[in-house]
Amino acid sequence: MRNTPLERLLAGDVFAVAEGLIGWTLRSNVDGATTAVTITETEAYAGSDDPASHAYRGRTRRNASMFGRAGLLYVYRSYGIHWCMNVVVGEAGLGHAVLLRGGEITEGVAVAVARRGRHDHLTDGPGKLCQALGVTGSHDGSDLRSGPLLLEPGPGVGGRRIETTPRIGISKAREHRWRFVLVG
DNA sequence: TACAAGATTGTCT
DNA sequence: GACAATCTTGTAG
Repeated sequence: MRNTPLERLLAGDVFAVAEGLIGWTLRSNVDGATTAVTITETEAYAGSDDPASHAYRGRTRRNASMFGRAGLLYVYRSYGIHWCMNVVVGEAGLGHAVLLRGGEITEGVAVAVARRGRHDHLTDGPGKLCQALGVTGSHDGSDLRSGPLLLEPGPGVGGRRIETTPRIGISKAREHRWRFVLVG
């Protein structure tokens, strides 16, 4: 395994990765267009230890890539309408993953606007983030080292504070403060 | 085989 | 603030 910044990040547990991903750049090369965001909001999902995780009840066809090796992308359909993406973390078979909930778009704004069909609220939610970057189920299981989606060291948190809060939009295990947000 | 719930979003009141 | 759109999974009969 190469000793790249990404490999070093992925060597941590799911919580360390969720917090560490804040300030990273997610670059997307889809349909000949390039878009990139700085990640500002993530949530940790701890596999079989986490009742709110898709992996809690074991492997299914939908969440199969969640049990792959660290650095893969897990994309699932939410409410039958939207796509949400996760970064798979930890050893293969563990089912740990970090949900990417939001970001600040830094490249390809025009492309994102066209995909979203509006000029505001481009990437301030997990479903919106996927739509703006052109991520769909066809990217499920792809490798974040080789694309079409790439994870790169970004501008960092720039002195801003990372806040930990309870996770959003779930009904189970809400007592855990496993959501990480860049304040400011 | 049928049905309810879900890691969401956009629109309407 | 409430609700519809729409698909996958888990549970019940």
